[in-house]
Amino acid sequence: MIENILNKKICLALNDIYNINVNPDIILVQQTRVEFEGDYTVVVFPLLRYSKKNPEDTANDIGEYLTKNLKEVKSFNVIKGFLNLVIDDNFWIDFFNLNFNNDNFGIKPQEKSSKPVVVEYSSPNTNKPLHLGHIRNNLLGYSVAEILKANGKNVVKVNLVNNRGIHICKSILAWKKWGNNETPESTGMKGDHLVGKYYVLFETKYKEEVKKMVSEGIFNEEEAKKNAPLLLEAQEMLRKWEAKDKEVIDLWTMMNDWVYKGFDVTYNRLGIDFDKIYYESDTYLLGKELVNTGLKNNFLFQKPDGSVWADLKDKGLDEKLLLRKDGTSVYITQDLGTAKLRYTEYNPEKLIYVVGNEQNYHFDVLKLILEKLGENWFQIIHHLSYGMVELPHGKMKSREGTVVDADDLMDEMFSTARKTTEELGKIKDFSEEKANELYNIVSLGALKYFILKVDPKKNMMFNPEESIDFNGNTGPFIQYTYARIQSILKKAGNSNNIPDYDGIKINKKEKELLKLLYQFPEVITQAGKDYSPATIANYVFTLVKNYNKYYQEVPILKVDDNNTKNFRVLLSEFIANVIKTSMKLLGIEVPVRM
RNA sequence: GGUCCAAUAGCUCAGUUGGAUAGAGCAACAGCCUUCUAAGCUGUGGGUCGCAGGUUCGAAUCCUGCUUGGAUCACCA
Repeated sequence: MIENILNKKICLALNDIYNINVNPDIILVQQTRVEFEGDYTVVVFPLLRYSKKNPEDTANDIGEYLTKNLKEVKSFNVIKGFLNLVIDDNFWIDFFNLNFNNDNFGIKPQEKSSKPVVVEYSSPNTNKPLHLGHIRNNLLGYSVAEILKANGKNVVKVNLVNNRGIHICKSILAWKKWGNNETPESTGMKGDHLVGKYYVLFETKYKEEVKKMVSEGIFNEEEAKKNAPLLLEAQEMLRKWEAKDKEVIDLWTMMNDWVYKGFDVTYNRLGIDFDKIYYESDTYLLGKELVNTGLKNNFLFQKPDGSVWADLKDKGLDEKLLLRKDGTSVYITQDLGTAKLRYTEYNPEKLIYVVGNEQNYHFDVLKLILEKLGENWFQIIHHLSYGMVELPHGKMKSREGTVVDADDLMDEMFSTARKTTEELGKIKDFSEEKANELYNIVSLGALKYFILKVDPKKNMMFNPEESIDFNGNTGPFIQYTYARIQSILKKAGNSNNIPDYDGIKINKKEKELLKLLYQFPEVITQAGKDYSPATIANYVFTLVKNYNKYYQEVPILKVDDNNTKNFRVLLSEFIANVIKTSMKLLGIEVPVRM
């Protein structure tokens, strides 16, 4: 990178001019702000204590040294304590020449024999359909996996489906009681929605029961909640499930299959996938052994009732239950087991969990317990903690029906895409099939970009009353720019010769574009370090915004000079390529026409 | 109550390890299609970067306190 070259040369300059050695870290080289002349800026304030001169003189000293000793630096200017360096156009043209043709520009080659990075995401419960919160999780997980791949990592995408437990029994019980043998086929409902319907029904009936019990005056609310017959029945069903009771297992298998099929449809439509799917029914017993060994080694302790605990008070946390007095395991016990399983299964470089920030405490505890158990690899665990999707009235709550359903949302986006496209009337020659494909690409582009452009760590707002925009800083805007370029390329034909670079003069806007393109590999690196699709999204938006200005103001095909025309066409193609790559990292497709 | 996170334009969000006059989009208003796709471009207005201190050449960014909002502190997952 040119920044590094400048940094090193400035070190040499300081040595030559002032006869001092400085830590390269204190030399700050950054992009020059657009309102000033220059490409890179050196902030000289930190260097004054070494130069023992005022900012202007110090900057001039270094500027002169660099123009003399570095062919890339053409000239410089000094404003206040800022040394603005102008890079020779040939540097940008060389960069263009070397990379415009590279379809994989910015993508690092896969590291050979590198340990895999395991990314867990999605991890749904099979008692209700996916909602907007899951969409954020899924999109983040998928995109982060793509970004890590682009950084040369060997990525394994896994999903741990939570298919057992009391909440699943609730759906099953409600269906058994009031379902009249409804099936996805008989009702035409998607399986996950059908099962979700019975989960909601259970909650409704359960609440009625509790209310009734309280009004009868025998129980207070808390007791009623624990003793409602429906709940007891569900708990009994869970015990039967654990005892492998055939009737329960059969029901469970059937209803889970409905849900899996429903999820597959949603996943497919969202364009996400997994290399491996774990089921909690297979993993929920893991971890017991780990805990028992820990107990034997006195890393853990047992209470008089026989329950097993980890004491985390020395870490500033509390005690944490790991095995109930009856020896059954809890959620975290299972997670300890699956973490260990993955560690031995993959020998990974990192274990990444895409899980909401509501579970921050859980992951802190998880790591501390693993450490306590002597599992020193615990440090490879990274909780990719993302913020909640909030609605104007607050958080989404399944039980209160304030969720934005994933399938519904995609349907709505699809209709909006169709409506907008029809109004614009640009694809009247498309077959219905091709048109639908486009609506799909555009609607998903809008949805995905809307979610991924926000910093994963932050909570985000979604207002169901306002449809997701198609103008401005949006997926369709970026897709549109790509399509525009494709149109230009089509009109330009295949006859573009490689331009004669000696004859090329790049204008200011072209230089800005080349500088942005130059940054792309670094952007991918940064996005990988931060696990942040938003970094990519913001970058590609800036690139596209700049290109649209260029497109508006600079003729590309309508220039007489063939050399200039070829250069502009190829520059456009280069940009389209980077748009496509960026969007791919976000899991978004780009259309040739729209 | 303890712990953690957040607070930037009317709304939704950017803002790299502290650097120049804090940026986009939406919404509002005013312009630009006989010219490469107007899902676009140009312009105008819009800010006590939650509040108060501190650190220093320099703070939206780091530290302390406070206010507000959220999460969490289950023998739920």
